[in-house]
Amino acid sequence: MSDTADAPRLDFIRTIVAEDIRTGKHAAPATRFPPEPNGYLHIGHAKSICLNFGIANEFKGTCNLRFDDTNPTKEEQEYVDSIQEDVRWLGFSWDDRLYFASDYFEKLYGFAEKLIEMGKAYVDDQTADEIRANRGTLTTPGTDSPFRSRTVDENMDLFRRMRAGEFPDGTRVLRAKIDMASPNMVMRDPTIYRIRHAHHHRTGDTWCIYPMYDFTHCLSDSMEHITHSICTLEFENNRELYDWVLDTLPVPSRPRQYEFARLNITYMVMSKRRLIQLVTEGHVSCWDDPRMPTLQGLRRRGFTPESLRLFAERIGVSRAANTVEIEMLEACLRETLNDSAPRAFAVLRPIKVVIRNYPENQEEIFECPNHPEKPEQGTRSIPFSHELWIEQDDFREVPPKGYHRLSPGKEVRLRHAYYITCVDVVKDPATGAVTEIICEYDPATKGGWSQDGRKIKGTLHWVSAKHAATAEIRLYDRLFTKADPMDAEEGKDFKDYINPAALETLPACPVEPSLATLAPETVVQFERLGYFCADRRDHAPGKLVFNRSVGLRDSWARQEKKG
RNA sequence: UGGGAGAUCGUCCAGCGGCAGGACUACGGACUCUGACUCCGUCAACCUAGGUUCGAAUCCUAGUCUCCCAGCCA
Repeated sequence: MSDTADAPRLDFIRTIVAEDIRTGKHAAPATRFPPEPNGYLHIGHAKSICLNFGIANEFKGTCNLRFDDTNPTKEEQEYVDSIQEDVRWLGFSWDDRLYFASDYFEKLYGFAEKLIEMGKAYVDDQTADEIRANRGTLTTPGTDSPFRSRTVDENMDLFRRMRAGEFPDGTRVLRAKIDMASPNMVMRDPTIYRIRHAHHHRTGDTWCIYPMYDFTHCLSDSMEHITHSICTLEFENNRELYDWVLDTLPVPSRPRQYEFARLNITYMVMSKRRLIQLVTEGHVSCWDDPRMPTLQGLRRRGFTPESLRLFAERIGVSRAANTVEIEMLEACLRETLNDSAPRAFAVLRPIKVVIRNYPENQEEIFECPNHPEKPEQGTRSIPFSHELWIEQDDFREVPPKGYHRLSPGKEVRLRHAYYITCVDVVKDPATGAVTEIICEYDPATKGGWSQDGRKIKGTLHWVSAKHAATAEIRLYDRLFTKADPMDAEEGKDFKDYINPAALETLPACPVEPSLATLAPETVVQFERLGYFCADRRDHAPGKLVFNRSVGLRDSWARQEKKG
């Protein structure tokens, strides 16, 4: 059957979902993306978003957006706003299924009382240190708390008084009564409620006790009738507790947890803690700095939602620890941008070209296609005149072998314009450096094409000096010089591998005048240079700022490097 | 010296008893008004050792290595 041959390969989670539908276990999958609103989303979250929402879309199910906001001291409204914006930007919709764990606090409290009634939870008066000490170690069992055998009534009374605010922070916790000798540390009477007299970004001061993740997440999943609760591998050990809670309590539905390996990318750091450090210590300007792996940083850099979705699809989903090469990400960006980005001319490092036989007062306009393969993208007008800017790289007084750009006596094409031949150079008498290239153009090659069909190997981009707009162009490179900055040498730390050349600013580059009206956040391809995104933050009337998203592949540069 | 999980080209992902395949990278070549794109091609892997089997990446046994867990974080 040809359609099985063409069917996309399913990752192990999609295979499980498909099987659950096939066997009738579920009519459709219900998933959720459950961020804690304590920071900005990054590309690792994008993998999870694409997985959860992707499964919902592909199998005609649903995916909820749920904020796991059970720790009031870390969470802020600002983050819930930015997270929503980012998920939408990535191209996914939760429709009306926006939930907050904090909306379940009352129900969660009820479940906790139920656990106490069942004799499966107790109030512990030990200090945090004592609890830690009594938990035992990886190889030795823990010892029971002296408060473990309190009566149901006593526990209930104490727990209610915890809620009533009678006790200060840290004096008591509610613990599930499971097994202090369990080989799984998570199961050694986990804390499920702690006292925190803190203001919560949504519930205000209504509560002074807050449920822990392990108690909250599974019950939230159940209440939302989630079928497949997908999380990362570090929660593997927590699954036993997830199941214990749901199997112990009378719950509305029985979700299952599945874990996948989180995303790592070479030359990037993903941990929230490290990203905070980069911002607060001033190594980058802010959370949306184009060097950051945050969705807002990537967006400002010119990454499109489409490119990130493609990336998520390409890297797949497995349970094996992985580090994807950054080249894979860049390839996805180039691939999507090559298709969509309009072309334009800009000169990063200009050198003047004077067309000797082109009248000084003459100018003409070329109508050039915005995209070489997509006539539907229309055209733009590019003015041509006596003096032009070209790229310094595109001229060599002494051309190396294989160089087919401009050099004395050599003819090249100015893209969309004319063939020109270098007839002379002007040098700075002091340094001997070439300051101006004198050329002659062939009027018979108007439009960049010759009737006699003579072969021209070099085609250059250019900008008319008289008509040029000026833009600030920022060249971005990878933030770190080491593929795995976290794997620091003795006595070093990841910040020692920050790439000082990750940002280079070119304050005044000539660009073609059509760019002056470009809308912020659009990405264009500067021909022969790469993809550049009109910055949405620093763009202002009369000011153009471009961030380089990613360069073009450059086989000449590679060849020259090899020698 | 505990428990859980994982090991397939340099990287990521498939293959689930029957020819180890795709993508990225690298390297060739063709094409080209972007040294881009596109197209074609090449290099390149089953952690180890035993066993079962006509046949093992796949099943069994024993190792090795890596990751996760001792928050009143998620």
